[in-house]
Amino acid sequence: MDASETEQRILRAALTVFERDGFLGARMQVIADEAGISKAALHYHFRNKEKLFDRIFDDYTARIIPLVGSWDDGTDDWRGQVRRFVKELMHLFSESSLLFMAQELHRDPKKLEPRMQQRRKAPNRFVDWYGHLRSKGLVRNTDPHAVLTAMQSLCAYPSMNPRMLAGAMRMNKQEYGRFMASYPDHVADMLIRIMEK
Amino acid sequence: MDASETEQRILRAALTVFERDGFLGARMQVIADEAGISKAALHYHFRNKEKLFDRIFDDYTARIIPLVGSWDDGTDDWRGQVRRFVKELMHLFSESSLLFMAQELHRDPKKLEPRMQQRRKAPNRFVDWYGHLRSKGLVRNTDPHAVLTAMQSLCAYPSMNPRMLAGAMRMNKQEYGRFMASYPDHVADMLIRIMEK
DNA sequence: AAGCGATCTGACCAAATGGTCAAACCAAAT
DNA sequence: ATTTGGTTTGACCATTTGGTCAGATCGCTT
Repeated sequence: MDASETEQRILRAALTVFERDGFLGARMQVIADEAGISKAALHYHFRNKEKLFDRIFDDYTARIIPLVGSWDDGTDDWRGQVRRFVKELMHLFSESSLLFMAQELHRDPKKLEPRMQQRRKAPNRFVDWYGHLRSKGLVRNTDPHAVLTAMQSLCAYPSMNPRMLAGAMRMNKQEYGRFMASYPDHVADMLIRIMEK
Repeated sequence: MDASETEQRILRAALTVFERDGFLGARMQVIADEAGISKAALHYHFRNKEKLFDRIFDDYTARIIPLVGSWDDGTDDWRGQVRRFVKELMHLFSESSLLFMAQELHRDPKKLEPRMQQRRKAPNRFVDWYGHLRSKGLVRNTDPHAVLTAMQSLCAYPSMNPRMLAGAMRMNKQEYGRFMASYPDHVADMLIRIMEK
């Protein structure tokens, strides 16, 4: 079998299992089964569990990073940008939520924070962008960090904790799915209300 | 040693460890160490890991349930109620976040959903409350489920994923702590903006 | 077809894990 | 002082786990 194809199957399987069981709970045998190969073959491609997890972690962040930096100062249509951003981010989260990353970041911060701190020095695109809009008098004069936090919360949480949310709203899985289909529009509207003067 | 005191120490220790490592990752020996007793004594008080986890889970939900139902139709001061609710809920989450519950609900929905479905039949207090306000013309005419989802997201997420959030905002732990001290007020303000006409 | 390097596998191992148990400990009642 | 009941412990066990290894298999070149 082609090596890179096998790797892809492993990565898909590993994402599923890490997402469900976390790093400590994930079993190499389960990942191997899910990928349809032997445990030994799994260790051939990824020397150990940690290396495999790191790869999953990096691949995932690599998908998010370009998105969270995509704020354009060149246009005054900030509402359009908010709508686009929310739509894309929530689509990403609907495929694979942040849950396992949050869990692992909480369990072993030291291992993963170096990976995040590379970016510590770079400026935060959203904060700069908001400052720009504010200086042009387009948006409300408030702390952009609060807006950023709200944006991430609104986009990330529903996919991180769908069961509790569905339970709180007395929805079954189907009803919740239907609700979530229209929810990104709500989120964008709410964020616009939060930002506008 | 008093039995009930030992139990309390176990429960405190178990919450810490389950929160950090999840159900699968938690080690009975670690919980015993954290509680300052032997592993055998731990098993004497809680027959097995599942029974212990269930107790933690139930104790935690028992603290949340009364809060999320505390919406009072008797007054027109809905802004005050939002402020109080956000403050209390975020204080609870700052002590112990929803992360491990979300993780476990995701990993093994069948085990825990019966526990939640007891309440499936009861009406959702917030939705009713919002309908009341709407009929009195006090709040905006929008889907209360979206408002409820936003409220839970805004309150729960920052305590569930503080590291990533702090990283995104280029804050260290101290700066993030200071930010989070004032953030509940921001959340209340934003929710009020979302709800008002 | 013969050789070769990459890929895969079953069998295996040392360490860790949840859980058990007989024996020890301890405070209160007799 | 002795008994009694609840509580605690170290030693122990069966099973599971991440990881290794020698050899099999596959695909490609010569």
